[in-house]
Amino acid sequence: MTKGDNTKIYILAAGLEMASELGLEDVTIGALAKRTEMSKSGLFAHFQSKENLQIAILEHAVELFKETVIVPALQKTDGIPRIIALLDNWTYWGSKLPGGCIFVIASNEFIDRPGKVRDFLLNQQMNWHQFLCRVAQSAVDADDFRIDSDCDQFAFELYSLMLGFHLYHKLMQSKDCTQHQQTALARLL
Amino acid sequence: MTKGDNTKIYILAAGLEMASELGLEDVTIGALAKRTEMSKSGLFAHFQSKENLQIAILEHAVELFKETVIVPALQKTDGIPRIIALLDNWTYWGSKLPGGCIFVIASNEFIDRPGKVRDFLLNQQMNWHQFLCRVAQSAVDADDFRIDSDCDQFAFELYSLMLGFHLYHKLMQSKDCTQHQQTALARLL
DNA sequence: GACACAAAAGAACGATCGTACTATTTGTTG
DNA sequence: CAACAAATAGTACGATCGTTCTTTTGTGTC
Repeated sequence: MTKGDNTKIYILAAGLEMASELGLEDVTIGALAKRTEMSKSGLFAHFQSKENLQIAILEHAVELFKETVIVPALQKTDGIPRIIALLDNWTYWGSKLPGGCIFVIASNEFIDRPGKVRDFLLNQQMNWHQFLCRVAQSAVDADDFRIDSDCDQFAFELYSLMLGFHLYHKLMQSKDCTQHQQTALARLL
Repeated sequence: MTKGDNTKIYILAAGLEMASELGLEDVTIGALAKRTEMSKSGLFAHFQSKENLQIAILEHAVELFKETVIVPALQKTDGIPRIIALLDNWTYWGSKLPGGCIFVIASNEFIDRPGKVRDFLLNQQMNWHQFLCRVAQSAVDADDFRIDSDCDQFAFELYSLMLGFHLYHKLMQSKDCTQHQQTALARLL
C-alpha cells in the first residue's frame, strides 16, 4: 500500500460522501480538492479526467456495498432470514450516506446521460437485480417460498420497496415508512 | 395573454424537458437560452434568479401533471378503475419526458440540498402521497377494498411500484417491468 | 406617428469549471 | 547521502457559470 493509494482511498471516501449529497456530476474537482485539503492538480493527477473520478467513486462504492450489504447477508441462512438481513443491511447502507444510497441517486441522475458512467450504473443495477433474483431462488430452494414463485417478479418488488423507502425516508422523512416497508415485505414473502 | 407570458411558457416547456434529461441543477441559464434561441439576459429577466427558474419549471410541471395524470383519473369511477387509470396515466406522463418523471428525478437530486426547491419538492411529494391515500380511501368507500385497508400503506406501496417501474424502465430498459408492475398491482389490490 | 412601457439583447463582472503544463516536494532505493 | 521516481502543488488556459447594468427592439395607446 503506497502513499498514493492511501490518498486515493481518502479522496474516494470524501468523493462518495459528496456524490451522495450533490450527485456525481456536482462532485467538482475544485470542491473535492477543498474538502480533502489538496490542490486541484494534485487530486486531478490521480484520475486524469472527471469521468474517471466518477467511475472510481462508483467502484469504491461497490466495494463498500459488498462489505456492508452483500457479505453479511450471505452469512445468514438461505431463504427468508437472508432476505430480511438484505433489507436491513440496505437500509443501514443508505443511512450512512447523507443523500442515501449512491446507486439510487446516481442512477436517477444518469438515466439520460449517455457515457461510461451510465454504462457502469446500468451494469451495476442489473447485477443487483440478478443478485436479488438468486437470493429469491435460494429461498425457493430452501422451501421458504412456493415452488412456482417468479424470482424476477420478486426482485422487482423488493427493489421497488427499497426505492420507496429511500424517498419516503430521505426526502419526506416519514416516520411510518419503516413500518410500511415491513408490512409490504411480510405480504410479499 | 401577453407576449412575455407566451415566451415564459415556451421557456418552461424547454426547461422541463432539459430538467428531465439533466436534472434541475444542470438547467443552466446559458444552455437553456441556447435551446430556446434567446439571449442569456433576455431569458434571465423572466425569473430574476436560477432558483426562481427551477421552481417555475416545477410549478409548470405540476400543472401539466394535473392535466395529464390527475384530472383524467378523477373522471373514472371511484375505486379500482381509478387506481388503474392513475398508474397508466403516470406511466404515460413519464414516457413523455426524456429522463422520466421530473418529480422523481428532482426529488432524488434535492434530497440533501436544502432550500426553496427542496421545500417545494417535499410539499409536492407529500401532496402526491395524500392524493394516493384519498384515492385508496375512495376505493374502500366503493367497496372495492376490504374495509380495514390501511390507505397510507397502500399509497406507499403503489408509489414504490411506480418508482421501481421508473428505474427498471428508464435506466435498465427492462422489457418485463410493465408486466411486473401489473402483477404486483394485482396482488396489491 | 409620437409616446410609454414591456421584452429582449448586449456587454461585462468575478467565480468556478475541467484540463494541461511545469515546478516542487516527498518517498524509496542504491 | 545521492539519485531517481512518485506524489503533490502552482500556474495558466479558454469556457461557462449566475448575475448586473445598459441599450436596443417590439407592442399597444393616445
